[in-house]
Amino acid sequence: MRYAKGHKEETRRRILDAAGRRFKKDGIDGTGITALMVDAGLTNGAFYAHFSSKDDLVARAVADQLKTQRDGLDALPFGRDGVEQFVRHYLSAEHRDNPALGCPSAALLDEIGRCTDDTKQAYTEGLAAVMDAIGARLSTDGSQLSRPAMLAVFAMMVGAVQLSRALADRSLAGELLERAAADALRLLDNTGAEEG
Amino acid sequence: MRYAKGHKEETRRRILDAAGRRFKKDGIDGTGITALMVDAGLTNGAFYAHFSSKDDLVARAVADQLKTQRDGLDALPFGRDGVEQFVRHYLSAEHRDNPALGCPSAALLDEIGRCTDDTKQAYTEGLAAVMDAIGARLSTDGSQLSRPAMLAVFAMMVGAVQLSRALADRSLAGELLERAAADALRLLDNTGAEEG
DNA sequence: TGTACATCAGTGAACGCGCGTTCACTGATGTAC
DNA sequence: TGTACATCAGTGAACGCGCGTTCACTGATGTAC
Repeated sequence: MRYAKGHKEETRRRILDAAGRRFKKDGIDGTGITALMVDAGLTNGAFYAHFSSKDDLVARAVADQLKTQRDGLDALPFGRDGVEQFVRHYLSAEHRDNPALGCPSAALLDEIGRCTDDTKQAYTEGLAAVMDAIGARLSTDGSQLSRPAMLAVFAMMVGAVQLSRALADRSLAGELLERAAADALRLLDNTGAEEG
Repeated sequence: MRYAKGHKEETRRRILDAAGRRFKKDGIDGTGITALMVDAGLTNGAFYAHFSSKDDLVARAVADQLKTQRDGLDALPFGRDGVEQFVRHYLSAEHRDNPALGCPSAALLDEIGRCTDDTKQAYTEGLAAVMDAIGARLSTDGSQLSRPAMLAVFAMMVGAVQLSRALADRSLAGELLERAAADALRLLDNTGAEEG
């Protein structure tokens, strides 16, 4: 073989990484195959040896982004403190200002709602794993939130980051992030006690 | 003149309406000028007599959509009941299933974050008017929320509708909407008393 | 009253460009005999 | 050991298509004289 064993898998990985970054920065519709392949250090033609279509890539990239987000949660301590750390970083100015490196939901959620069923399915499964990892951290402190309850808090976080990126008023955007962090933590604390 | 007085203004209105619907249904990047002009009953060439570019249209359409949303609030009674009515309709299955007729933030927020400064400015001003109209309804019942506090609640509503559209699991999506409505109302009620 | 010209919203073909996708080809390596 | 052939990741030009935008033109009306 011309290439080392595992070479093709590494290339696929580079394409997925490049796609994740580009999609989150420029949107799915705003990203072309050629640009993304150049990012990955290849030419456009190689794309179809790795994915059957752009739609196929979108579904895989969404799944991959959520897996990366889920795996990142492993670094957090268990208990409420770990979750608070996640919430505060999520609702930070750094996250707002670096969509390419941030949460795929914050960058792409309304576009995902317009994607193929395969992509929505990948999103649903990937997000469930993220929610489970957060839920596991909360439960060691006695909190136990239903999945819809956790999704509602996550919805606030996603919406707040999107809003903070869309608002031309930077200081209002900053105040919103602070306020959303406080409200999110309040919902996580109160809800667990009341309704599990 | 070949056309009645006000004819051009009516045409512009039809283009703005068609753009609003198309953008919310297919996304901004996903909508072409030709398709949108056909919706408005015209041919592509007429577009540039009304708007200087697609970017120009985007900014005007975003402003127009938010103005429509704001004006719709006039139909609501003043007081907490009016706001609850708004929240429950916003977080309904109908709204989830009809993006073309729904809230521009829910349909387009992450895309707006990637638009020109003119569009972000139009969004910021338009949303402020919507928040003011809701705030006015709350304040007649003694609640008084800061703008960031209202935006945080609105962020949850926007995020919840986006999530409900992206989730392949319809029943989970429905539970999320219910839960988000309960949490939104709770935040509106509690927050007013505590921190105004 | 009749003719010549100005106005202007809208038409529809065309512009160059980038899109997603296809395909004949390259060239380094492994295998067969 | 040497030669012929198979493999296959990646190249890069080309496909048809729709994009945003431009522009010469149409044709109904209003105005000037």
